Amino acid sequence: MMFSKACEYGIRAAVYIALQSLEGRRVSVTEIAEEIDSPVAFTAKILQQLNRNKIVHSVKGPTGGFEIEREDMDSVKLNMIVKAIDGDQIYKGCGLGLKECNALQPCPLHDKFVDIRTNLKKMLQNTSLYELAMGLEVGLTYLKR
Amino acid sequence: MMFSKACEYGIRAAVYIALQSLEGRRVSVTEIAEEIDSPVAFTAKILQQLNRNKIVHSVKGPTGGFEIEREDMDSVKLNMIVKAIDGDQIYKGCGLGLKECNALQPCPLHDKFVDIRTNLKKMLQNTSLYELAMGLEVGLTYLKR
DNA sequence: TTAATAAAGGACAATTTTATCCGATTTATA
DNA sequence: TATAAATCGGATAAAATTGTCCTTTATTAA
Ligand code: FES
Ligand code: FES
Repeated sequence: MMFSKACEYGIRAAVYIALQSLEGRRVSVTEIAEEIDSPVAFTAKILQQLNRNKIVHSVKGPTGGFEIEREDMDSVKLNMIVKAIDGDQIYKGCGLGLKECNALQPCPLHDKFVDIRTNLKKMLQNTSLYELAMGLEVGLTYLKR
Repeated sequence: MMFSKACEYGIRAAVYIALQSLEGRRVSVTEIAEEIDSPVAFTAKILQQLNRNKIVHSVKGPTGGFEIEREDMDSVKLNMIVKAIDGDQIYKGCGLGLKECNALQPCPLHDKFVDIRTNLKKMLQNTSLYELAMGLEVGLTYLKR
């Protein structure tokens, strides 16, 4: 609804990698896809994007896999992942589909829409991977059902 | 981003029809598509859905077209249009793509996501077509650029 | 009653998003 | 050094969304 499927997988994958990195484990795409219940090859593509954007770190070869440095778990916020995968339509897009959102020639929904989008933006900017991984670790939240 | 293209066209079309109905004018798909800058045939399909859902009223034949009764402009809220076109994923969907949003087995983003979605929901439930049409009439807002 | 006008609806086409497959590359270890 | 394990990256396929075309149906007005 709000994010593309690719973006949803990307966030779930990043949170899972963060959680495992906290335990000092590097994880493979196969394991990630298994644990977040996503298509393996598609997930691999998304992880490539996240790697290029320095959101996760990948290591090739045996004992390789994906990991996230402890300090990156704090500095990487959700908005970076969304931006890396879905681009900045979430920032620039008009709620009613006009070419771009523009306060000088606003669509009828502009004011109310901007209001909500601002909240969403703030939430994404303030939510770190670490924060999300913690809920998982404590067993309060789930990445699949 | 938030709504499908079909939904965006649907809302724009409904607002335009409302505005014209206020002037006592019935409008054709051709005119609507022209005025909201949307593909004609696709817009026609969407208007059929809105008609079936009693959100707009259609009349066939010469002098026919689409219209919205004055009282419906007040009672029809945006959430009805969104529901008619995009279904209720906006209500039931999980932000991270789990089968459904479920507070008993929440995804890591659940609390923050529900918060924002609730605001969106309220906004859609409280916004009437009349309200949106007024901004247009006064010349403060635009349906195309 | 006929001609013209407008929406309804079905079939089809194009585009975008989601998903798969497979060979190339990197790297640890036996 | 050979082998195997893992990501990378390109090509392709499937599915969903967006968009078009054309025939049918209803209705008005001459
Ligand atoms: S112009 Fe439509 S949301 Fe800003
Ligand atoms: S479970 Fe994910 S948003 Fe509620």
